[in-house]
Amino acid sequence: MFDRYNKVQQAVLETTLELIVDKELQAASMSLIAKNSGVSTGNIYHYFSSKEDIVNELYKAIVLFNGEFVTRDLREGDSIQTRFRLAWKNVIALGKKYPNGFRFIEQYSFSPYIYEQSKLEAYKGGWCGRVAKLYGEAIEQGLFIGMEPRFMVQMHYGSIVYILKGHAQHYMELTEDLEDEAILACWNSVSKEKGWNE
Amino acid sequence: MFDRYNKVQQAVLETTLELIVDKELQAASMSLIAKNSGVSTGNIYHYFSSKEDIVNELYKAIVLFNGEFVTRDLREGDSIQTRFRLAWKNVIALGKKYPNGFRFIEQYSFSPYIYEQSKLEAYKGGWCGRVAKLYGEAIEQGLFIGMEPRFMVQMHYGSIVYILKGHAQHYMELTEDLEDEAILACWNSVSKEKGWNE
DNA sequence: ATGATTAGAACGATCATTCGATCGAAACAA
DNA sequence: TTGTTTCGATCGAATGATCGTTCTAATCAT
Repeated sequence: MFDRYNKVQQAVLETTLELIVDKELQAASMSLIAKNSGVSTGNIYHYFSSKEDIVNELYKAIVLFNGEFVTRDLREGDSIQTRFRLAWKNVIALGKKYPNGFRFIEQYSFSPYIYEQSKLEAYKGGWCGRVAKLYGEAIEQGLFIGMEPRFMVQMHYGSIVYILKGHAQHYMELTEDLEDEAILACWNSVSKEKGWNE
Repeated sequence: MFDRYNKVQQAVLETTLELIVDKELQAASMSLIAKNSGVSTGNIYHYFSSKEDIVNELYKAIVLFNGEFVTRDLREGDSIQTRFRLAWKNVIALGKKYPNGFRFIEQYSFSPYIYEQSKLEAYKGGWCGRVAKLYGEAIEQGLFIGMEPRFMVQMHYGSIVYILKGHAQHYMELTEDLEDEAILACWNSVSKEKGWNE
């Protein structure tokens, strides 16, 4: 997940992510990060300029990773429906496979702790824009109703995030069938005709 | 919002909410809460046993308030569609009118800082269960597809939360027309027939 | 031997919490 | 009425712990 960093940085970032996600930001103290990562506090400051710097680096790295993960197998040649299903399947797979990174972005994408510049970099590398473009195509082809693509993506992302949250909190099971149903529901919410009719 | 508390407690709760929402939990230090609320630290501990206690009281109070707000005007006699629209309209109105309380619940409903007992009390007084029952009726009447009501509510709540988030961050406008479109999209995502056909 | 890397003690600041001292209004005594 | 007692409400300084960060010395690789 943090391939582009050296081993010390990786250890620090992984530890910080773990601490923040299953405690709180405040619980991720430098001394705890140092102890759990096996890197001394002094050395941490050799690779990061501050605690804020660690958290922001974490943010950028995860957004980049997530963006790559979600859109990695979207081919221009495939139909809109195929790409639609694949994209949201990937979002769900991401949330299940990398719950810590997912929850972190979930929690901190609106936080003042993250610099505006980090968010800007995130926006460029993120996947929302690319998926919104797909929605635009769907409107052009008369598959979707005339709603702002960004708005639809936001709605659908919210749906997926919340069923993932429910899953993570063990409020509800999340089988493959349910995933498919959820994605179909998203499609139907903005499609002109109901169902997958290809 | 905190009617059932005395004046000192109200001042503390309001100040804490404000600090947590527009900074972070860590930024809401006792000394800051004391300064901004006009209540001395010593006196705060006369009414609350700890900082955790304040935050948990805050959580319970807001959940109760939100539950009341969302379901206040749902009448058994009204049609399913009417109640459906009204409920989600209320959720949106809540998010717009009380953004701090809304964001607080959003951020901390999955946090380990909130005791399990607080979450349990919240669950009983919350509105999700009541709306899920409405969905159950819709299934019985053949209006909705046979999907777990809690699952549908979770999805739709996610949609609404995210367009509210987008609105709050000024990523997107949120006009009354758009609200109606979003609610209709939620309906269509799980309905057997498209559109409001009453 | 030199320069980068690592360690952990030390620093001042700030944290949540405690504590002893006042304040103020009611209760009672004269 | 007036003076005294009482007790919860309120305050803010003090406490020890812990915070993020810095510093100096030791270690490592070359």
